[in-house]
Amino acid sequence: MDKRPTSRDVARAAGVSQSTVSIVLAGKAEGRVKPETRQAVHEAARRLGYRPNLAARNLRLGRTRTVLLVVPTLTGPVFGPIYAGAAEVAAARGFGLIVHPWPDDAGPARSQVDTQAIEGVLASSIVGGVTDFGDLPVVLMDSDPAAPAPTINFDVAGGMRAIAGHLAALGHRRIGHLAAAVDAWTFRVRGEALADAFPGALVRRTTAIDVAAARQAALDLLDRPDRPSALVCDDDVIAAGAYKAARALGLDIPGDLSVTGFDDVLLATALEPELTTVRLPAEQLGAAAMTALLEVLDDHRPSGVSLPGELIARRSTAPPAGS
Amino acid sequence: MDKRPTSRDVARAAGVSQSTVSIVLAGKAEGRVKPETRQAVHEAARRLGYRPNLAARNLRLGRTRTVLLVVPTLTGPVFGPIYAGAAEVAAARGFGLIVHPWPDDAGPARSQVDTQAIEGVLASSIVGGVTDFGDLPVVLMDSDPAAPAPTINFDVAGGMRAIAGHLAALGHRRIGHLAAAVDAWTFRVRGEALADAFPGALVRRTTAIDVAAARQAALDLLDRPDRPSALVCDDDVIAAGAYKAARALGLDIPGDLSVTGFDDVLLATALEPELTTVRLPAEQLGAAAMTALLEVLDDHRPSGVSLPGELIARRSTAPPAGS
DNA sequence: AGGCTTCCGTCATACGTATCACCGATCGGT
DNA sequence: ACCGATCGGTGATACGTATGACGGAAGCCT
Repeated sequence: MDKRPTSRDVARAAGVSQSTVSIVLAGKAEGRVKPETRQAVHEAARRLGYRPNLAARNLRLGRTRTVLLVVPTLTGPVFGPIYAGAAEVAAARGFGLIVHPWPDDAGPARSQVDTQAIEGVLASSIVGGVTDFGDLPVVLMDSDPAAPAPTINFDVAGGMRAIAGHLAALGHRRIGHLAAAVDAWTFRVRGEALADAFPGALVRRTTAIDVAAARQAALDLLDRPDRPSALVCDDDVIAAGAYKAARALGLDIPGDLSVTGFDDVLLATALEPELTTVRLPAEQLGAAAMTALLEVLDDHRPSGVSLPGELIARRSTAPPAGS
Repeated sequence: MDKRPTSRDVARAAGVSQSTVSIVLAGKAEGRVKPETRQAVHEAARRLGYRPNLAARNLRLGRTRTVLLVVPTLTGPVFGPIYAGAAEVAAARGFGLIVHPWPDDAGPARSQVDTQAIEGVLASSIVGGVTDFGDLPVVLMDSDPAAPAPTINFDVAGGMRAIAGHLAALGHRRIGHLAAAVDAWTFRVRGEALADAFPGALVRRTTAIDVAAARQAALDLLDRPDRPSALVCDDDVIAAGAYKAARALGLDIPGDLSVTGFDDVLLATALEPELTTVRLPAEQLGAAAMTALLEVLDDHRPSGVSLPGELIARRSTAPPAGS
């Protein structure tokens, strides 16, 4: 690991001063440096394989042009597209984007945040309320809009209304709602959106977002004389649990029971029958959030955004048995 | 965004010199600074909310103590645990860990790599062969051991042998192998491990790792008079495709056909019946890889490692029909 | 008492970059 | 021919930190 060349080495090689190298490579040479000199600098830099030292640049400028994307865990189907959307917007503005998983304890990321290595934070699905990033600008994604920071959200309510409309159009009158065990805000919003179309929905909240817990909750909703003809699940994973419960009770999907999910993850098409669900524009979410954060960094105040999802009707929904 | 305090501000507040602050906060004050002075420095730093400037430190030290974890995409079930394992080892040695998705084009990450903001790279499942990280130390995970860098791998061959043994013990004699469309090395290793127990296995390679492609390939293997009694799939997602094919042909799992997966992702327990598969020690993989990388940074040469997986027998495998 | 340690800290400096303040030379205008 | 402006660069400096060289004061030994 030999030392990498500095701008001074480039300067020597090109026969100019270090200042000139800096100016030329920053693209600020317009009208201040002769074209042939510019050429010589570029040539020397290329020949030596010069790369600016980021630490020195950051120190000098007092800024890093880097944003941190905080996700609760790397393993989640939406984070890839969110990253892609955010990274594209960031790159277009000359910003870098770093990803950092932020588990509950909130420990590891502190070093990055505390040391001013970043200028802002994009936080996704932070339900635990760990939103203390010092005084750094923050934009929240998929979080309670009542939070003291701009929020960019999926239009969850709209998605639920789309599902409700779909089921109502098929003729369903009595439904069950398998709610995910997340924050109170999401729970309320989803419930209210559903209540508009189905005032008397049966509701069960799972103890966790996993198949086994969802199966148990679904059994509770289905194993009764007045069971609903459709089950609205807050999440595709929860829908998988509902499938298991239906099979255990000998109920056919969609013959005896319609089931809907949310998110349209891989699972949705792996299940049999394939799941009717709502696809969320994760990439747009990332892009919108990054745009908002850059606004904040420019001292503007961004407006909250809510991005509509798209109903994907598959084979897990059908008219109820009696119709 | 007011200016953050520097070590000089702390020094002024504590009535000492900046050097002393640096020494004390670095923990190198043993025997060189009076305990009460140390106390005063810590107190002042705490009161002012001092955080060292990472850029300045990196510039001064010429190193960043930061490692980059490169993943092909954020969305993948193993990357969370891999990160967790690597991060823990890194933290114990005072290193930071940054995650960077590295899509095929290899563009965005270059800035991080080129500017010496990192000291080494941990690359996971880089099948595309994009292993050009300049002259930075690299450790590869889940990659061809023939690569010109240390590799830390799952013991894929061992996992396949475990599956083969499981099926052989159940009495299966004729099996099919649904191979994933990945690199040639993986394809060969898996095939060979299987061939030891089942010399005449039927093999189909899917065109992509997705449910629809796997379903098609599985149909090809199953829709024949001499169809195998068990289907070994290189991946849980592929197994989901096999489930669909079996259902389309009216075959019961595991009555008419046993199916196995690989990876033990969420999908494995969401399917019905639950999938027999191999669980991989992703967290250990991350830890082992980070350990190896730190060895390289210390100018040692780490030995390649191969981590065994664990057979998880569930309901998708049973003795063949005729036995 | 004088010299040698040990203790407790300070001074000065360098890391590599970007930028502000200059400055010599050339050139156009009158 | 002289002045001001424009061109094409250079010199010096500061960002905040870590550290090697240095040094005053006090204690110990002979």
